[in-house]
Amino acid sequence: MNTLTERRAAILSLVVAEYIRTAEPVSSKFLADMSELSVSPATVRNEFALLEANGLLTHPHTSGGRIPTENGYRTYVEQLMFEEPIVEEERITVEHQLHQAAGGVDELLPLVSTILASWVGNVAIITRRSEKKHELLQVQLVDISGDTTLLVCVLDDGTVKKKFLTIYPYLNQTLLNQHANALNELLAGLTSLEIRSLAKSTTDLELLDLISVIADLIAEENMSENTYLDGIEVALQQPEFSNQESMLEAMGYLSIYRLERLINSVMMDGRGLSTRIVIGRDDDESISTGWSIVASKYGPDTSSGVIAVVGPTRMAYGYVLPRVRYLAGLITQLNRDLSRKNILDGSDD
Amino acid sequence: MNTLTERRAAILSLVVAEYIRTAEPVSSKFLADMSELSVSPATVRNEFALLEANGLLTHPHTSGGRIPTENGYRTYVEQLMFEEPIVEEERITVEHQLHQAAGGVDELLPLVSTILASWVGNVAIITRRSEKKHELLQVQLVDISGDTTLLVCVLDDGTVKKKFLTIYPYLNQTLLNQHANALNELLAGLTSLEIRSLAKSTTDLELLDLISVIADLIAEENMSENTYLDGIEVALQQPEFSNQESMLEAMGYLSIYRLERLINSVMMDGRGLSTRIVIGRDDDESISTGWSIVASKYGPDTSSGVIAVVGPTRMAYGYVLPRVRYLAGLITQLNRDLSRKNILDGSDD
DNA sequence: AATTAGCACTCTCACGTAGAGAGTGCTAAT
DNA sequence: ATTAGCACTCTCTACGTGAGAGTGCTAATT
Repeated sequence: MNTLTERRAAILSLVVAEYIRTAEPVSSKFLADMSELSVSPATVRNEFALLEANGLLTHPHTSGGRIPTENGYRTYVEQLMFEEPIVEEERITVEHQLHQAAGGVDELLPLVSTILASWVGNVAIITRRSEKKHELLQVQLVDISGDTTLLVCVLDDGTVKKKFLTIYPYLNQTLLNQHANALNELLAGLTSLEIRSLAKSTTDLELLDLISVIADLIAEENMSENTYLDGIEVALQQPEFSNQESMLEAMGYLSIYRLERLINSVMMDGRGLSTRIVIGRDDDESISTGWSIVASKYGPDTSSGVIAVVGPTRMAYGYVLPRVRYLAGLITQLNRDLSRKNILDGSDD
Repeated sequence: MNTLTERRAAILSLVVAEYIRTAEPVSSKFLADMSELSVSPATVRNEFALLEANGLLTHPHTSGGRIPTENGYRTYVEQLMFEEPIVEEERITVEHQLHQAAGGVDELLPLVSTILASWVGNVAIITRRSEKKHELLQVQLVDISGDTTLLVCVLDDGTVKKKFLTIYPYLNQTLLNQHANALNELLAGLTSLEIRSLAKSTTDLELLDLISVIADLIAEENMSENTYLDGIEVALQQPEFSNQESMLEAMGYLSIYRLERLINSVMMDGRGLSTRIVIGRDDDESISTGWSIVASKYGPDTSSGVIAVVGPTRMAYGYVLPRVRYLAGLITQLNRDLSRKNILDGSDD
């Protein structure tokens, strides 16, 4: 196995960058003509051959120029890539957009995903795990009809969860209010874990069922309800999806349910990295050949999740990565601001 | 202008049905070979020529068989079409699916749209207008953080609406509960219209702002929140969308926001018909050439809306129409059942 | 008068061929 | 170590060709 000399690295880097830009295989002549390398096409070809022997480049057919292999992309990302810094204009865009929406995270995250998707021209997805850590603020029981009661839970991040119940014997609204008051006194300010443990030691048999239901409801990861996806249309304009087959396949692949599981498993696999780039079918079996993910965790623990970009392996990693990281930091900051308010609460203003 | 003789009508009908089935132009020889018409291809060709002169058929190129024009489809639908009856198996499917989900309409309608889409292989969409008629069951005010309060309204169909508020001066949860109780006594059981008129005559200045906000919130048509769409993927498999361009164009056209406005305007334009089929760019400007809609109103007034199928003009109208009508009736029935429960309320069980 | 056989005509589609263009790998010269 | 030179491969396009399908028209038939 040959070493990656400086020139070889430069050539690899140029091939990857150019292929990402144009989606066309890169020829030796093209690279030789670029001012940065003052060598002839033949020399470039020799280097091509070595890079190909190392499994970093390949060519789809004999006379078509080179394209990176998945390993080529990985080497590029790990060692060679230039990260395109975020410009002032982009920061301003974000500020403007986010100042439009007041309120909880669940109104901000869709905006962020839309911004990211429009920046990178690929699918952007944000998952949120409000599980366990979130406190219950208030419970409400509402009589909908003779045998249907609606349970409404408001959490401290402003999300509302509801569930239809059938309660026997029938309780009218006055009785329901009494129950709700009792529940609120018992449970307000607790997390689902705390509620569950409280359920074990509770003596009030009448409320026991309800308490368990509430604990479950709060803990419940409503698949895709806390996940925001955008950019499918723009992603499908990539030349990778130029026929009906590949496009339909991509649409299937880009379903919110799949992606949600996918990026959660990518980030939560215990490596502890805050940012990951997964290119093609790496060691992770859940990612398909030809697809890449740039993902970053955001925090803090009280309201954490993953923000990610999903697209073909021919992705502008140097452009995507800083933006994913930037928005992850931004969401973290927003969350911190929100919970700080909660802490200061009555003492301020 | 020639009259539409019986044979001519039969030929038109066969061409439309066959083209819908295969998406291939239909030739004179094909029709002549069918047992139903015992005539030669030449005769069929003569009839073709007349139908074409009447603007009911056309041919994409000289030697490619005939396809229906938009007017051809319209004549077919209005006069000739055979409506494929719903079979027992389909009824059973619906029952099974709907028995899975208990609870409000907002859990049933997505299921219905999925069923319809899978039946017809096109986009199915259901809109719901819960506006005005719906009663407020309960209001809740929850202190989220120092300067943010969450307003939660539960309506009599089990839907929950929420809105972040900033209330000055700051009210703690105890005070908020008092306000909420006052509001509930005032507003429970009222519609948004009634609340709005009450707001005008109210003397309690402190609650006045809140009452208006609640009226607005209930009346608010949360675009696409009450609209359920399914079947985009299966619709895009139609041969009409066999290249990237047409597919992306179709995806843009099939956005939930556009379709929502589209089918509402199609049904609510005052013709009073409970079911409409709009084929191509008819007199209605909002529909694109090449697209058709089969739409039906459902009721009753308390929770009405439109269920529709959207797809290319080459649509199996005879199959789609009865199914749209059937499901519209079904939803109406479900709504009636739900509101009957509400009326009987405590008196039963 | 309606229908049909016959036939020339048109258009699409699949296929093969040819040539241009692009890019490579290898060898020999620098 | 680099490069010029050159034969080779592969793609892409254009072109031509022939088969096949379907039509429109005319004249014959019923």
